[in-house]
Amino acid sequence: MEKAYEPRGIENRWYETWESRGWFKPEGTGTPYCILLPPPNVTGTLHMGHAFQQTLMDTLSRYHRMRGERVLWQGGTDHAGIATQKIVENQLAAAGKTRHDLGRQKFVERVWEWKEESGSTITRQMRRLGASVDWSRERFTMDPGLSAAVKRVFVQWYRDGLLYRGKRLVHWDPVLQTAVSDLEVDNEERDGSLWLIRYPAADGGEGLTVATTRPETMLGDVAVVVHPEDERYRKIVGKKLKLPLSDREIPVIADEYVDKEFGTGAVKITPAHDFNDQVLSKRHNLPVINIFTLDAKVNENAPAAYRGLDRFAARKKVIADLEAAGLLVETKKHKLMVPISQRSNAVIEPMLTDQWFLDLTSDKGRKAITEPALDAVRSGKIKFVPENWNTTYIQWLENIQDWCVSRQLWWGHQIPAWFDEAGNIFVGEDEADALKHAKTPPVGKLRQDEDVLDTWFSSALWPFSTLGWPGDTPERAKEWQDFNAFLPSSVLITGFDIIFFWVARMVMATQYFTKRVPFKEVYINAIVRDAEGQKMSKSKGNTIDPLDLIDGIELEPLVQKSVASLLLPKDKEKVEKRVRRDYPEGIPAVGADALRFTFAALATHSRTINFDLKRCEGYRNFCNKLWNATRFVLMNCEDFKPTTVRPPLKTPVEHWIVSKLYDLSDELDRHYRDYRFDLAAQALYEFTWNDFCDWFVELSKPALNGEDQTAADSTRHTLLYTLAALLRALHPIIPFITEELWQQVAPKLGVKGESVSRQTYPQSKDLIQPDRSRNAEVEWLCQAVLQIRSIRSQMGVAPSRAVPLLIELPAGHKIPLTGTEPYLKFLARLESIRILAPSEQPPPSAAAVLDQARLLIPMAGLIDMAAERERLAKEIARIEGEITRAGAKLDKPDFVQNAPAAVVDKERQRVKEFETTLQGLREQSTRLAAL
RNA sequence: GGGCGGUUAGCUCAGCUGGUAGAGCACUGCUUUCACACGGCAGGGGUCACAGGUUCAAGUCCUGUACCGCCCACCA
Repeated sequence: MEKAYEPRGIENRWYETWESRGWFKPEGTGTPYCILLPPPNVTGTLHMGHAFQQTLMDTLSRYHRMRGERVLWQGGTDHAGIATQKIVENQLAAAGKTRHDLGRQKFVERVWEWKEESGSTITRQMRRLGASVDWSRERFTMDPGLSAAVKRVFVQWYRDGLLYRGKRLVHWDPVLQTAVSDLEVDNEERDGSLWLIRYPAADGGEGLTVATTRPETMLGDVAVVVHPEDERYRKIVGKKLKLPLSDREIPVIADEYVDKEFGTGAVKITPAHDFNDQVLSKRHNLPVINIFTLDAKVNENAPAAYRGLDRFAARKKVIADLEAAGLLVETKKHKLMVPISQRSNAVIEPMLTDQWFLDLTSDKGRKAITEPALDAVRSGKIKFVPENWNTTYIQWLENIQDWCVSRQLWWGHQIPAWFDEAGNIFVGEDEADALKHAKTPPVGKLRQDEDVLDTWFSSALWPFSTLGWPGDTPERAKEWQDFNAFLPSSVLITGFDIIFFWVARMVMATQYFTKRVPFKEVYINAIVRDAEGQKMSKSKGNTIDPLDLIDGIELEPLVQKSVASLLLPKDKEKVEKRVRRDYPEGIPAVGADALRFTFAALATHSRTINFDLKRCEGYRNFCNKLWNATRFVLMNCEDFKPTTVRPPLKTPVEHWIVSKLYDLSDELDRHYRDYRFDLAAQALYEFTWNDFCDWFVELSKPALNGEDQTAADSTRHTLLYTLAALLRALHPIIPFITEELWQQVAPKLGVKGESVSRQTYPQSKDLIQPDRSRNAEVEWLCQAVLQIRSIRSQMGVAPSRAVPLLIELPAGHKIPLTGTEPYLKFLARLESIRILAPSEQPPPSAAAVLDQARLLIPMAGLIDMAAERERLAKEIARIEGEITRAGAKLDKPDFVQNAPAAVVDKERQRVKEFETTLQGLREQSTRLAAL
């Protein structure tokens, strides 16, 4: 074995073995366990969020597989409508073309080409991470099977009266020229103005003044509304105003919607371009005047002077014209929230367009879809982890709007609806099916709806469409055989940002079509931030490519890479500076295992985790520690051939480590059940480093090198046994290194098997049942070692220098460990150990008190008397403090009366032990003082 | 405006059903003794944001305050 752990060499070879032998496929007859991979964008690349999330999923998959369950980790990719279409459009733009130059068919072909070209990038990266997805069942949301499911669902919902087409105000992205859902809009605070504009009365009177942040929309105004109890406007309600710049008259109406205190208390109403105004216009039966084209230019409904102007140019002209007309009363600075399209950063324009909606708000829609989705969580059929996400989910559903599912894109599932020349709608899985269900024959030729479905429409079906639903074609029937086993899936691991986009919609669709919940638990993982808690973003230069952590990268290539992926050239300098500051040496190759262990260790139930390279390096060191511990064990077992897997356990130390292992396995079970990856990782870390390496390996050395061959062999045996179990316990988190090491350890122990991944996970029922009767002896030994080391260190005794130890015991007492000498001598670096005869006077010594025993290191030129006095005094003061505190507690009658007897006893016991120690220390102090 | 988090050692975080604070990193000293210097040993460092309350006992439960953060909805 190499002296140092080198991840590069070992990681590549194992993944291929695992995958090619089909070990990621569901196997056996155990309890089904299923995890759905949130399908990443097909053309995407792996980022830290993916890597984190997938590490947790993989850890769970491997853990449950090793427990003998029938595990399916269902993987695949999403066609990601807008995102993917945009990438290809950008490619075209670089060649000076638009998608319209190609035409729909050619363009979609082009997107498919890009999908084929780049679609395997992320799945390849997932393999580097070790993700044990069953790739033989990989799905893509535009696969024939999944597309068939999409059609089936659309048609069914339509025929059940839940999908409708309507001309409604939607969030319109004028750049991408598509509707987007309310979830795809961010509100951004921007500096703007509040313009106060006078609308004269139609009869020539003064009229009134309205306040608006969007003066250009006045071209589409249909009324001005004031509060019914607003004294200022009482007289003018019901009268007409002359709408400036347009040759129209509009009424003044009253509605309680208006806030009297804001602005002028008079609001202009533009129902075609404002959600609130639309509600009002409906309430008051006002007309609707759309004044914008789909690319947000003023259309022919507006006065000729403004036609063709972009909405922002129109704003300028409107303001200028108002000013010229003397109607602009005032311009105030005003902060306002501007709706921004997440996809294009364009300002969203509310626009009246024909779209498809899923009914979630009528009595029918509520009953059929929304209420069951609420009930699934309220009743506990679906549990969020951490559970406070229940509230988020429930509140969103309680205030949900109908879902606009149509998008004016080319890439995606084209809507299975046809229009005849009279505008009648025919819905079906294909044209023939649509006609078959038609109530009236079509007028003229049929034309399929050009729009596609929101990406999340197909994602919503993921839990059952990937399992072959509806299973009514030969291929699908074959896929569907696992439907019963794997739906509902066991757990969904995903980010909070897609609870609404995806989680809720999966619950809706899955329950509607399968009468089952899609998953039993939803673990909401934290968001990965940088070490300083900043959100990772390319323009800040604080992103890390998980692959760069696995493989390492030099500074210069890292700088190049960070700068190359920037969208805005102006960020270049800033990003370069930051990268050079954060990674002056580049990024060291820590390997996939260390990265995974880091993610597991960071996975607390908090909302964000800060990824720190330092921490990652720490876990790389941990892997190295494990590597070298294994080297030690193997080096010491070269000629050892056990005949059984289980060791005979000859020494107390062996019993001790086996009992620690047993406890560890229980603890791990609990942590995995609770999704406490951090605590599982910590327990494993502590066992490996502290219990196994620092104590057991060290304590094994005297036995291995001792005379007693039985004890030596037993120790070898226990080293192998414990290590093999530890490797199994670690495997779900760090699969590569554990596989590499297990391959060498298992044969030594006589364990058969091709892979650690196919061994059982250490569970207490399968482990050696611990005999704890002698653990106290080992604890005593460890305490003695610690005490002596502390004296040595504080007294400045050179580590290389062996010192004698004298043990002073009250008459009739013994050291609570048989055959202690070799251990103590080795671990505390002692030259000799002697127990003083009952009446023997010890020489001047530095001392520690351990139970009844006094551990004495004779001074004789080694130790400075003054320093020892000081050390003793400090220790005495500390223990006196403890006794005072505990004593005060015990003196309170309330405590003794009210606290449980066990707590009181424990406190008394503590005081007793402190007093024994204190007495010993004081005596020792007196002795020194007398010298 | 509604909702949800957070505030514990210099930094990042654990601390389960209340019993008197822990880890990693960083820091200090010693140490290249034959698994590992990606190491070993020893150490320093916290009135657990603040104020009340419940209790024999409160980082731990309750109420309130302050600050930080996130989500949703928003006044034209």
